[in-house]
Amino acid sequence: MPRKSMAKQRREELLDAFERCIIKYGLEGTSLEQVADEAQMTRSIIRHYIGNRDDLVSALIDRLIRQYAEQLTENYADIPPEQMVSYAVDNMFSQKDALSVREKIIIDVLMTAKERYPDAKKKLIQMYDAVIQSFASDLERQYPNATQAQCWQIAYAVVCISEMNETFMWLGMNPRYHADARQVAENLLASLNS
Amino acid sequence: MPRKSMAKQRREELLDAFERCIIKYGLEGTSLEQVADEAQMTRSIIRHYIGNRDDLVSALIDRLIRQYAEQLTENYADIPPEQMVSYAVDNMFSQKDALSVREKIIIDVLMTAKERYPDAKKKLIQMYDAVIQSFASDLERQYPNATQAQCWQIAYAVVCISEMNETFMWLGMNPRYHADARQVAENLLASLNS
DNA sequence: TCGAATATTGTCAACTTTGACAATCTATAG
DNA sequence: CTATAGATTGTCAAAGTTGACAATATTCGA
Repeated sequence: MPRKSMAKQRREELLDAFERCIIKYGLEGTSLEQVADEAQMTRSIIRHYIGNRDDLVSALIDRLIRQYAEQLTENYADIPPEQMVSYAVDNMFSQKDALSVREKIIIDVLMTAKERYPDAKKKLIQMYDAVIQSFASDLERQYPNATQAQCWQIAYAVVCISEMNETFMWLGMNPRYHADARQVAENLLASLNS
Repeated sequence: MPRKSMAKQRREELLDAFERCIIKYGLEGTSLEQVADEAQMTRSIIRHYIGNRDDLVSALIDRLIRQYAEQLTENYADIPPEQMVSYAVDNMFSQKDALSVREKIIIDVLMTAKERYPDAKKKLIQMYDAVIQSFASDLERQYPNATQAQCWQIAYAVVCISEMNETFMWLGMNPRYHADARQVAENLLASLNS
């Protein structure tokens, strides 16, 4: 007899709105009222479905980490092992859609906010460790001649290039750098053959 | 007959305090009162020596960009041309002092805040362009066999590795990655010889 | 000593943000 | 139709933040 729950959808919409607000006004610069406006709801809706300010930030962090983890595991599920590396590189250097870029920037925001959100700090470290480890394992599989140490080195470097490049592109730097970044990354991988 | 001006010193102290607050509370999460407390002054002092909130942020941005520019030009002045590359690499992968790290993180904060501070955005792009161009020129000089395009590619990639690595180290990721990053960067430079 | 420029402190009203709670509305199963 | 769980809206007081300005204190040179 109860009315059907809107909780899931409302929470998603609110977190989406929150992310857009963070880009516009900053993490601490965003008021609950602004989030509500952005989502075309009232502030009390936030209170009802999520809670107070801390709850909102926690929910955002959890969703963000979860999305990244899913992106890492689910998308890879159907890829044959020998194509994993090229698939990963494609993923790292594709021109991202607006939503993915926004997520990446929110990640950057959270990184610089590690003092205030030690929970986010821990989860971000875990996430990036997992990304690097996963990529390094792919490299080991694809380049049996290379040492494990070499694969980890290259994996870390390529992730650094990819992440910083994405931030630079978002900032508005010369787009020709994008091809440079990818080219160097692929050269680094090729160097594992010898 | 006037009293001697404290303006220069006060402004520096206030901006230092502002930077520390940004790390603790975030760019928009920092109140003028907190900055004043951190600097052990009163809020009216900020008003007197710098102005309102916007003035404070502008002053911070200007000083940050200026400091980076000076670090780039002045330090290089006494370096003989053939040592510029190794000096630059040392600089990029040295374990930074706390103050330099803080500046780098504030830069990250400003990057993610580009929508609110288009002025900062423009200056950051210029700054990074200058850094990459300068490094690429050093590479061209040191590696005459390499093409210009190769030098720019490598310069951009090494800057990406260095910047992202610094952020990762600050975040608290495994310190052993630091050596990996530097090693890959130096291998990339060495590849310009062939 | 005195005057002038500057430092420093204090106070005020307007505005914003937040948390809490009350009250009303509405869809759905029985 | 009706009861009920949940959706949605509204209102308040408390606390925090800011901009503006008044007022006082201090130093330096003449």
